[in-house]
Amino acid sequence: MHGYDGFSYADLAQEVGIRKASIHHHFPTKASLAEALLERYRRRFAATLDSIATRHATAGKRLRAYLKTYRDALAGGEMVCLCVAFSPGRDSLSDPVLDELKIFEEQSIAWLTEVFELGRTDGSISSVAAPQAEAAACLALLEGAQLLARAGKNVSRFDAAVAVMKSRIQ
Amino acid sequence: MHGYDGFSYADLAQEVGIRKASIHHHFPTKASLAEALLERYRRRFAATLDSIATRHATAGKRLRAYLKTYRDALAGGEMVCLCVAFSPGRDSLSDPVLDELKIFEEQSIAWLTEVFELGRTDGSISSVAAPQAEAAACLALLEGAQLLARAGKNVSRFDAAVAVMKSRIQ
DNA sequence: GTCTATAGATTGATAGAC
DNA sequence: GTCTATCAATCTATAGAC
Repeated sequence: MHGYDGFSYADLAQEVGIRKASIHHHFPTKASLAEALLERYRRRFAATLDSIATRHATAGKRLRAYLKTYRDALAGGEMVCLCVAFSPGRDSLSDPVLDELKIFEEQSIAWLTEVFELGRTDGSISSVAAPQAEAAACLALLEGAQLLARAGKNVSRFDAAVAVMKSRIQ
Repeated sequence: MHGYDGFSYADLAQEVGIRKASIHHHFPTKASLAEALLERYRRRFAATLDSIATRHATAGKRLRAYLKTYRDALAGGEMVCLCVAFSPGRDSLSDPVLDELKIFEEQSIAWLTEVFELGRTDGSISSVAAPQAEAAACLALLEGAQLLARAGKNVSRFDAAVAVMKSRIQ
């Protein structure tokens, strides 16, 4: 997986099994394709967060499941959060795509803020500072950990970076 | 600043003020250009780390200076650590370039590990877990924070993500 | 909705004059 | 060491047949 500048209609056409022109029929421009991709990704991710909150009662279990989502998405260091993949090539991105990125981040931080607030209450996460600050730090940590794992082609780099956060879960 | 796939000889030529062919004379291939760029960056960064360690005696002050380096490099959300810029386009990178990325990360983690070890001793950083784990987490946090600031075109996102880490410095 | 064919621009890279 | 000129490949995108 490359960034926005790193994939083409030709790549995609070969992967999907149809011609380039057929993809253009569904997504006239590359910007519209990226926007649709990010929107779908964001919606699916929101559904995942909902599911985690439903299945797990304590903040610790929710956070653990959240960490696992990022770790599983790595798939051996090959894949990353679309947010990680697209952010560096930001200057090539259209405004709607940038908006999608922004919404994704805000959604993540809002969800994590609730988790850390709950963690403070139920005591399932140790030494919680300001929940919103913890949320922003947690998102940055995970995206950075994916970046490290990907550059080093090694999932263990992700685990190393996340270990401290994990150890705070009771 | 784009990633590896996001800049061309043409872009560079216009910025530097000479023709594409002249750049090819100095750097025959794009891979050799990227390698030279990353190597210079890594060496300069190593010098910066040395300088920080020389100028500041306590771990807290060293960590604070380290955070400031990443924040200053953002320059309003426009620039990022080359490691952040290049990692997503990893599949386009040559082995020597990947090696440079790896060395950079190891260098950073080694330096940060010493800082957190010192912080445990001199008490200038609060609640230090295993120093190597703290180091990996700190590097991931900063790279992720740069990513967030860049996607949102807003340095305040970097500050928000780093706030908790900063508050641990006495 | 998918295809062939093609347009116009840009990519990394090379040849050879000065 | 820089230049003009050019290469083949690839890029996003479009036109039009089926």
